[in-house]
Amino acid sequence: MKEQTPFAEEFKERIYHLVRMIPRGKVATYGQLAFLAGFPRHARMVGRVLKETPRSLRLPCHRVVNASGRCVPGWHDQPERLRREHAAFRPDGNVDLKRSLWNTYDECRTATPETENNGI
DNA sequence: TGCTTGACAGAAG
DNA sequence: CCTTCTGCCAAGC
Repeated sequence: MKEQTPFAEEFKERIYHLVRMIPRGKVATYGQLAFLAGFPRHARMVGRVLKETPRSLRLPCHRVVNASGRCVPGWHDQPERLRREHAAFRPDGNVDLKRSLWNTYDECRTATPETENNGI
């Protein structure tokens, strides 16, 4: 059992909680999660936490990509999982953040007819 | 105690 | 689109 600093303990729990909230077919960025967790400058720590997340927790961590929409280098199952839940991809293989980024802003307000026109 | 490492972000060229 | 650079900061050595 590895000792955890108070920071790591608190930060981890917050990140786990947030990742569990990402809707199917949507993705969040490391910086976004860091911001929502209350540590806007800890984007890199988010990556560290997720990398060491036990599979047993069954977190949908495949829904976390970098600010460019790029998936984790080497984790070839991630893009497949995202496609399976209908996340939008761009020709270059990155997630289309314009359409699939988890929007934590609009979710806090009543639907606006203005933005009802689906893309494309 | 200090230097190196990242599943990062963002700007610049 | 890519590369390079700076800023970031806990963890590891």
